Amino acid sequence: MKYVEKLRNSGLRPTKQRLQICEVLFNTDKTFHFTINELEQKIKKQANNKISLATVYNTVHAFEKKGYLKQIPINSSETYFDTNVTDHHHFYDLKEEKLIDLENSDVGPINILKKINGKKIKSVEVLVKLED
Amino acid sequence: MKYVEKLRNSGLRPTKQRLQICEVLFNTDKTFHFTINELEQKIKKQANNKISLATVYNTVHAFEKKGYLKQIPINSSETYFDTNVTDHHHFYDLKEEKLIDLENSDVGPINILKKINGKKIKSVEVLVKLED
DNA sequence: ACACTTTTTTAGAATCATTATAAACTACAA
DNA sequence: TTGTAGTTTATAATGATTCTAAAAAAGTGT
Ligand SMILES: [Mn+2]
Ligand SMILES: [Mn+2]
Ligand SMILES: [Zn+2]
Ligand SMILES: [Zn+2]
Repeated sequence: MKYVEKLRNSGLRPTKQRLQICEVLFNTDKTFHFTINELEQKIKKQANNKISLATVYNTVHAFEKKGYLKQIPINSSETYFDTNVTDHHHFYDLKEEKLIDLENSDVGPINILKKINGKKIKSVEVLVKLED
Repeated sequence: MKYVEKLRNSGLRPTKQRLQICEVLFNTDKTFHFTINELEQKIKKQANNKISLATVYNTVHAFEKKGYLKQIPINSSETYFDTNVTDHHHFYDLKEEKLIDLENSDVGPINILKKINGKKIKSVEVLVKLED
């Protein structure tokens, strides 16, 4: 398996469930956005077997902590995750409740002039809300 | 009362509870960020009487709909609101779990180059996460 | 003031995403 | 193989938010 090493190098045991989730999340050219429930559906369909919801949560959080996933700051009833962990921004279509990637080149450089004493900037994310 | 008109003009009856919440939210020079529970505490303290939690939720959502409050897109266990309804951005101090305003001049103009067919930009918000 | 309608408040219940629990299972190294 | 730490799982608990339906308050007309 191509993800065994990746997991081992992260200090995560390459379990059947984690490898399965890796397949669903990373075995594609395109990156995408998802909620836990969408991911659960995808697993059931694509892998044709069920992984406990608790494990899906655990794994997503583990991957997030390792930097393989990003959480997207948005106010929705469900939390959105992103397999695109590069610095980038988002459109949020309020009607469709869908996220769309904005490349850095679509936004241009953002220069934060204000400084807070003793704090470092960890990320700069732009959310562009869309309506009809 | 100074808020009676404001409420009437919005089609909201100026009830004791709404006026009280107006006092807490708007009777100050400084704008601020809050969660529903922080607001409830503030009411209990400042007005020395209790408003039902359901009413606090109802009122905050009514004020949001009328444009007197803004919801801040952030991933937190509680939803954050802002009495500053002008276009502006935020620092989010991950350690303290506190929001700090960024004026537009602290960020500079943001030009979204990508267009989505049939969709209009409703808002452009920058969230800058801070760590130690 | 009174009667009537509509809006609002309220306590408590329901919802639902997420997290905690703790027992069974598994990876892995000695 | 055996021991141990890590993982999975079903299920329960949590907690923010929303819903419900009855009581109270506000507005309107007389
Ligand atoms: Mn997380
Ligand atoms: Mn709202
Ligand atoms: Zn993205
Ligand atoms: Zn603000």
